[in-house]
Amino acid sequence: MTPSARPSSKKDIRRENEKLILEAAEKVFAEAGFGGATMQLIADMAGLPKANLHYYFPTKESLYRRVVQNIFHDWLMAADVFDAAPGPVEGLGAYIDAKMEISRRHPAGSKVWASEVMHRAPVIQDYLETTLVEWTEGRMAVVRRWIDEGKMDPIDPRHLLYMLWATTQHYADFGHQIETLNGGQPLSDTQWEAAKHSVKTVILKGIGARPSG
Amino acid sequence: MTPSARPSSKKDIRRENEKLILEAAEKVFAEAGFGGATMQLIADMAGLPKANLHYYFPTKESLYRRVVQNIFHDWLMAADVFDAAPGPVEGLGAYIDAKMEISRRHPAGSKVWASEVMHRAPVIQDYLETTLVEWTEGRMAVVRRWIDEGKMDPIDPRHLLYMLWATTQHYADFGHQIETLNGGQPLSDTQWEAAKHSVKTVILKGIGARPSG
DNA sequence: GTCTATAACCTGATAGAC
DNA sequence: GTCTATCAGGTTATAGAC
Repeated sequence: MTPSARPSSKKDIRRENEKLILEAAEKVFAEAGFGGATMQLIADMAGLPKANLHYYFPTKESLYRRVVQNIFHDWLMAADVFDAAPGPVEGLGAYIDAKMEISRRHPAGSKVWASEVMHRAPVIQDYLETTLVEWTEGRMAVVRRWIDEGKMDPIDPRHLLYMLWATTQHYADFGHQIETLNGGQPLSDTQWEAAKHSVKTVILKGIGARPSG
Repeated sequence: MTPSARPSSKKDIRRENEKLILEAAEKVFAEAGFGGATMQLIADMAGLPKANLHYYFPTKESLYRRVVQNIFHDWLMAADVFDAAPGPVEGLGAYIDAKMEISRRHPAGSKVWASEVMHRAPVIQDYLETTLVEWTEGRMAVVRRWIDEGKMDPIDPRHLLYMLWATTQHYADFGHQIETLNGGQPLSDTQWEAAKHSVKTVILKGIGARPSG
């Protein structure tokens, strides 16, 4: 009865099932919103009985909280490209690429975040007030440094960040509208490249980014 | 018993109550989402008994449909500034101003729209496929004309429109996040002007808009 | 047109056998 | 750790008196 080397230990089962549930929950919360999502729907998509969800996550809200926390973590990871860069062309260019890629690969996560914020962040307000505030101030300092060094125009760093978030996340959050305006077809590889190129072109030129070196 | 000249005729009562209900519904749907909103909550906010809502709008969905239709109508109105303009500086500048003003004055409407689209437009998909497609193609033609006339750089008109929508609506849809990052305070008049200025500066320079005349 | 009472339904959560 | 059965609470919608 002791767990053998290979097959699933109890910890493995827990890890596996939690992953199944969290992936299903992200999709369902994104498509239906917190209110519209039902534990039954999530259970069906995860291929587990509804009661099992309550075994791993005591309440619907605790499950939702974990989903949003995971998304928030992914968002912050995408910002590492920002710091090491010598200037805005490299730093903002890479940041836009990274955020566009997240919008493409994980649109559900972006939607859950958007929905949470639109409803006045009932679950993750503390994260907004601590982690996000700190992160934002750190990046604003980087932008100000670039401005001081003459590497870009004196654009308000705060509103520049908002433009970056807005333009990149729009491709996830409003993906359905974009798809409809694309004749009902998802964007092709070429069209995604064109989107990235357009965003980078307009923003980098718009802030007067001067290539360093 | 016939309606006198001044006081409320039955039609006036209907108009008045429908307005009360629709205003309350817009706020509640924006804050709670379709699933999270309850007819009781809307009724309380409108100051009417719940049963009266069902008298004016047979179902929750029919009420929601009217709310979204009204918002969509407002959106299209904001675009009139686009056509008559001699070039992108005037046309896009005025469009950005108009959309930013809507985000400021009617954030709830913008949120309901965003939520509807994020959930794959279950109610207004037909509008997306007809009216929005036509409107978008019309504006793209205007942008292409400006490009042909050498009034701006050859930016993909489609992605330019997405950037305009994304940046302006972000101030409504993510208003709570922006407020949190502003020390918990709503943007002041001055800050709103700075926001408009930043968006216009970056985008108009970013597309290489050349003042006409 | 208004409003109370209630019907019909669904959801989150739990108990308890396996 | 799994799963069936079920409870308790809340929701949309309607019936029917006023």
